[in-house]
Amino acid sequence: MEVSTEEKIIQAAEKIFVRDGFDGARMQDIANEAEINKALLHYYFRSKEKLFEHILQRKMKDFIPRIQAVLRKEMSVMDKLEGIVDGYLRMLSQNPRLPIFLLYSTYRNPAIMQHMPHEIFRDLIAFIDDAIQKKQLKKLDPSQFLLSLLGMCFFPFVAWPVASHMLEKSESEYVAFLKGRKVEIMKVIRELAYETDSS
Amino acid sequence: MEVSTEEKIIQAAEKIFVRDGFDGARMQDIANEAEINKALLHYYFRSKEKLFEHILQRKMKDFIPRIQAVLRKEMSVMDKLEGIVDGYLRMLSQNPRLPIFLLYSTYRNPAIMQHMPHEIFRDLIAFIDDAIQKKQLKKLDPSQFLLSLLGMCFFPFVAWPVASHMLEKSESEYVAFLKGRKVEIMKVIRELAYETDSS
DNA sequence: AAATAGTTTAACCAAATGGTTAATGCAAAC
DNA sequence: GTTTGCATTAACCATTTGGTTAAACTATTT
Repeated sequence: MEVSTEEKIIQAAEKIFVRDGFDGARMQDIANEAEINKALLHYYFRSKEKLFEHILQRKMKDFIPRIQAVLRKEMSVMDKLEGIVDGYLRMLSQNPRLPIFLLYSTYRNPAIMQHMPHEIFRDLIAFIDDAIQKKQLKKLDPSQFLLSLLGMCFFPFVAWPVASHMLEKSESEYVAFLKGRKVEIMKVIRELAYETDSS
Repeated sequence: MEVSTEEKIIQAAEKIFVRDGFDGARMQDIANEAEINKALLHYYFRSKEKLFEHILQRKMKDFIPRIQAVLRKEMSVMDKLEGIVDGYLRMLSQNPRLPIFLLYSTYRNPAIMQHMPHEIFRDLIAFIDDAIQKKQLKKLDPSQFLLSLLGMCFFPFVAWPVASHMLEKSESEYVAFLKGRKVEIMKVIRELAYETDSS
């Protein structure tokens, strides 16, 4: 299982950039992590900016979507919503630091969003809109509802250090707390449906 | 209206640190912003770390609380919840970049949370718990509900550049969108109450 | 007015950092 | 086996950056 130098660089850069951010990351640290000479970083990716942008695009692209699959399945509205929530929570549990990294990076340099496809949310909003039209969800603004949904999923991860401290939970307690997150989010969402869809 | 040098430094440091983060901020930029010599920064605050910590503590402390006031007032549960949501949304509208700065800073250095009082959420959770006991709110985990509430308020601000882009809204459209946020959050929260408390 | 003590500045410094370069290694092509 | 061209490295460079220092300024005290 030989790994190409380029791949080693990408792996290392992902780790260091996500951990330290663009300003905090050191090219030497990335080189060390990849176990290569620093000059190689510039050989494969011209500059720190270029390398960062590459990593950011990559991370951003496989972060947002992956829900489309759930939408296409033959399921009730509530099951689809549960699928979306579950999908996000799983991804977040595996990459707890990723969302704050992505969000902060776009704050520091909003221009990078320009290169991102901006239709990703359309399906999601169309699905919500459709559910409302069919009176399966109460009358809400679809975009607003989507942000509420995402906020409930993402916020406990984005605010990890603050939230765990304020809730007076240890690291492991907070992890356990997050495990119960799906059920609690779904309790809220079920209240927004016309029929209670109990299993 | 003479402003002390120390105050000028604090003002400038707040602006630069919130804009650029700890790693991105330059001491020279802060000095320029304060219109003073760079050495003065070290005269008043020993190091960049010290100055940063001072700013961070300050910002953090007047960010989280301010809700206690609402809790003490003689109001219905729903009105209190609306007061909390309204309080946060107002603050966020005036300081849209502050939450991502605070959250990211704690991620980069979780140790800074140790110096924060960690009882702030207690009143909030006690209030929610009480409302549930009195059957005014549906049966939910109070901590989980609090994070959902905060997530709905904070997330659209924390995720500003991503969200506005994904929702295909211009800057001004997104600002307008955020103005409608309170109503939408309250629609969700009202569904979590036993009696509909229409005015 | 001279001494004192706090404040402010210009000039300076050492370390760190992104980036370059010239030489070397190395495998495939000839 | 030697040439060719990419991959890799050690050494180096210019700039930036947080931080220091010694001198100058300012106002109050004596």
